[in-house]
Amino acid sequence: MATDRDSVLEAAVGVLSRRPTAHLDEIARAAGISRATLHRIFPGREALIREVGAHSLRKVAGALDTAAVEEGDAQSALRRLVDAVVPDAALCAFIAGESQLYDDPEINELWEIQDARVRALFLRGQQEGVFRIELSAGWLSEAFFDLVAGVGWAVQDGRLAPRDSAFSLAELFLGGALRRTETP
Amino acid sequence: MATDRDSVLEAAVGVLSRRPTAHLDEIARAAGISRATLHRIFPGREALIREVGAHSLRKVAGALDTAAVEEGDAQSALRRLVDAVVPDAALCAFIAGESQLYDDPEINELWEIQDARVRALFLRGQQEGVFRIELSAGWLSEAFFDLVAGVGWAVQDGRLAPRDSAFSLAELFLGGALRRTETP
DNA sequence: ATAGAATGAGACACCGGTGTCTCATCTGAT
DNA sequence: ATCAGATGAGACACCGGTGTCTCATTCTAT
Repeated sequence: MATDRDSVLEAAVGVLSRRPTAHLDEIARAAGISRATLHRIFPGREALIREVGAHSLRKVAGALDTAAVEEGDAQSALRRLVDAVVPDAALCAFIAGESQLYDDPEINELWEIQDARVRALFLRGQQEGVFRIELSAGWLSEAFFDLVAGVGWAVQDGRLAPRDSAFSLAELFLGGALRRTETP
Repeated sequence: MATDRDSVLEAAVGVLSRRPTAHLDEIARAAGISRATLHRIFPGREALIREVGAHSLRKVAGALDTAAVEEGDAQSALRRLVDAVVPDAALCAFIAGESQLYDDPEINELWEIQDARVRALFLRGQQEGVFRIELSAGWLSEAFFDLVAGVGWAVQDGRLAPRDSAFSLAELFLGGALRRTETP
């Protein structure tokens, strides 16, 4: 049974990433607690959503830390980031699908920080000659998160095996869909 | 002023792709009509959402037809598909973000048909030796639509210039983020 | 075993959105 | 000019979700 905040938040992400309009009853049931207890932990729906967003962003920030994206060559850093972020792909799916969060300044700032770190990674990679310069760092960052969210949804719905997710994400994003006769 | 069904549907997509929980007032205002007229055209919110989904899927099907994805070599077919679908990227963003649509069997079937066509394209490309076989056709299809939706959001929010959208999408998806010393 | 705290189940009022109605106004055709 | 049809604005009841409360039950520490 999940009684502490973080466990409830994890359960809430699982439900909300699929259906952002899920009722509090459903979220409470998913967390294994009653609606009354859910209300005791979080003052209301708005607060819950906000905390779920903040919690998700903290975990994304943790993944960026774990991957040490600021260190080493850019390609290896991105591969580390993929491995670190894929287990929390559902969180990214939630953040991506939740536009109303962007009204909250605190959430917005947290997101901006993480996005800037990823953009910086791509910019560094472009300067190192690792990443293509025809595609803007902003677009690379956005597309990367789109694919991470896509992986989250696909795994949740059983369309992609968790075992394959990191490989599929990294290979498609880095190498593209086209087959190459020789690797650079 | 938008009085016919399709104009209203287009306006509704513009609002709903950003905020799926937008009120009918907002949708009506975006379409330039009153809430009363909106109700005269569509019996209710549920019917409106369903029609918006069907309308979006019809346009995606039209894009697949326009691109003639079943003809020619797979890479050219995909590039044609990108050009055809990018103008309606917002529609894909709406479909991607709307999970509750999947309860409707008619919508589900329509979607399944289009997804199957795209999967067949990737399968054909893999058999032709154009697309990589390490990535499943199902994942390629899913990732492609994820990126199309991402383009739709990015363009809507002004983070990506419409002029660059087709190029950015096709190049990243086909070629990946890595810079190559030689093209195949 | 017992007291205190925490939880679950249910009841209930409140609120915002929706669906429906009426009526005034506007448009277009004759 | 006149009439029929369509539209907009507003009012209003209904409904589902939310927020709050109470009370019985369960868990936990002493």
